[in-house]
Amino acid sequence: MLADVAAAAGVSATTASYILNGRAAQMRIAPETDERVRAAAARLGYRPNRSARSLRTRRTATIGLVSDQIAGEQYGSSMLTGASLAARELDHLVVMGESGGDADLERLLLEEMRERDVDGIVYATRTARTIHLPDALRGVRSVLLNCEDPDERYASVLPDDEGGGRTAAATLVAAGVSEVWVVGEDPTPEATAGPRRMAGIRAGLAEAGLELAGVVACDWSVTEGFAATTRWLAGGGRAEGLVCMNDRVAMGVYQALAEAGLRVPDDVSVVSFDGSALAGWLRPVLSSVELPFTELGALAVRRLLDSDDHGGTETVPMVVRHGGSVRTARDGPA
Amino acid sequence: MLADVAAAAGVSATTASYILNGRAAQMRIAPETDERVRAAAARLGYRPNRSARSLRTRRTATIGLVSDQIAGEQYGSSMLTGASLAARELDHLVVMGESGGDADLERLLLEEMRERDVDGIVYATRTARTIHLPDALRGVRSVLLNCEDPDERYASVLPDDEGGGRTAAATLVAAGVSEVWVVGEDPTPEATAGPRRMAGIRAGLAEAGLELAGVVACDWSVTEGFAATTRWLAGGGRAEGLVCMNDRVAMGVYQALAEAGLRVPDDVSVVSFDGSALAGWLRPVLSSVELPFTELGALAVRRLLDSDDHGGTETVPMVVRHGGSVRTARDGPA
DNA sequence: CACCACTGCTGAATCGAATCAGCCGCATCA
DNA sequence: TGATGCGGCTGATTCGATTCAGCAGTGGTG
Repeated sequence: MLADVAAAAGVSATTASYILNGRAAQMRIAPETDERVRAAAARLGYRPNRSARSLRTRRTATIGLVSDQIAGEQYGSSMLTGASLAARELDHLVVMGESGGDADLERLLLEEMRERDVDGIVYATRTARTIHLPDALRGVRSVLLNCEDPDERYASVLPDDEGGGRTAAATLVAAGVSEVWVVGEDPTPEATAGPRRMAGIRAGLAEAGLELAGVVACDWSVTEGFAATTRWLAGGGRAEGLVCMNDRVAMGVYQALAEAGLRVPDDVSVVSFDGSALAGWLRPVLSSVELPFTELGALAVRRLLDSDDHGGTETVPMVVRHGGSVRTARDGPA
Repeated sequence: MLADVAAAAGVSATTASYILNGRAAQMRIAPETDERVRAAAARLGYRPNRSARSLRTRRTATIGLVSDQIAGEQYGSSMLTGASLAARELDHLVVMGESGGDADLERLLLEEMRERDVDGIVYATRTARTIHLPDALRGVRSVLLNCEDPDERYASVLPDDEGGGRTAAATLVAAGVSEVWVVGEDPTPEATAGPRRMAGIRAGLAEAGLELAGVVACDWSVTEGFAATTRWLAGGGRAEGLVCMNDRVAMGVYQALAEAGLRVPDDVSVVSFDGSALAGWLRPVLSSVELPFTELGALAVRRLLDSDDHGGTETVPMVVRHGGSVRTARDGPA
């Protein structure tokens, strides 16, 4: 208790409080007294009671993070790691809640967090998409993570999917690939990653004077990627380079190509999005444009706790992690 | 504020408090008054201030979860989902912290949680193993998740790796496989999963009058699984059935078998541990003994909040998820 | 009629910090 | 010499709940 420290140092609790909160100078405390109090605090292992402090200050040094299901997700959960570490650096802790997409549970979680007077809430979604801001979030300082509300001017943190698309295209172009197909179509209407990546891919190709040769539509899963690619190949489909909408699709594509006797990268160059661990497990290692999940989570928290931040969408660049799935330029057709 | 509710209902804050805390009967409050107060609370949308409550009661309806890196982990992060949902069911919230294996950061996180008066702490590790209980955990109600301290009688929740080993063996035995090799050796001395699975496998085989034919040693990764299996095959290694220590090893094994022209399950039956999403992505789908991560997380929280729980290790069964990687019995050699 | 038990409720203290307003003593200045 | 200012500190209040101890009023009892 603060009172114990004060007693041990022979001062009032008021003085001890000022000193331990770094307001000694402002309060004209004698350096000698300052030191005496700090020494007492250290000796007694003083740790302020956060509940008491929060009751007065209305601040808890705790932030909330609510998501549909980023914890259970394969590797989007690194957003949690990033958020947790960034929070720690700014002397905060994270209370998390996962709604599983249940709107009632979500509201409940948000309310529980408000009751606990969290200093802010990060509202995250597993897949990048547009959302309708939950009412329970109104009036609370918050940052949207991996999602945005087009109707509101909320602070929002997203991966730069369009830039990622350009990078993917540029990676193939640099290898001398001139005929590029995309595998994977956006599965859900509100998801933003697909359209943005597509736009980036087209733009990247256009810069090289190329056009997208075609699209193999499928959901973003291994099985769908495999099935769609198999059908496409069976129908005579061929391409020098494939851009897969994520690593799982790419895995399905690998399987389909292998069954058709086509080799990566000799016959087909493959680039993908995600940069997940899976990319590193494939043979050859998949070149993939990485979703910077850890950084996204960290940035969301930093913006949340930065009182100078006044909203708007901020994107984090997506960088390609090179594997061996894209032929090197000199392997190209002469 | 409680005072507002009390005023609106024309009673004292004391009375309102008793009623809203369900102690009306005990305090002999008139049913009519009870109703009036509840109505007022509902009308005003009363939400108690948790900090104020915690200051008095020393309870926060919040638990801590500290881990080395379960959030960033591929699918161990479902422990978080399980913990979060179980906590919610028991009217608690979870504050999480990830130390990344840094002992100083871990201590800091544990102390921050104590300062916040959490009602208990779940201490989790990414991989099942024995640990030395952190000092900062002493004196705090806690449950170890996916780890245990052999020197202490702490409450601990673990997957039943030995049972899982038996199940893996039984799965192959049931398919008529009689020559079984294991791929993957325990990478680290303190990890418990490996030895326990091995013991289970041997026991399961013994029940069928069989012995383990051999072990292909390697770290638990795709690349190591591939490399070791490739070397083994090149050296003339053959087996009817392989038990892989996890799904990543199995993926490497698949790759090695494919390159050697061996087919799963026609030439080799494969069983694995983890039951991760990866198992479902492989072709054929990998039969894998599932690590019940969600249930482990939930159980840890339930035990933490169950004041009748007095410690000891509790294991959760591992169930096999059947894919197509084990030949069916009638395919067996006549 | 005094005493008691019981019903139904409330006043005041408490949890541990933060913080406003102000006090005391000494030096300075007119 | 008295007013003023400043350095250095503290008393008392506050945050919003929980909870102990106890107080009116009523009806029953001997």
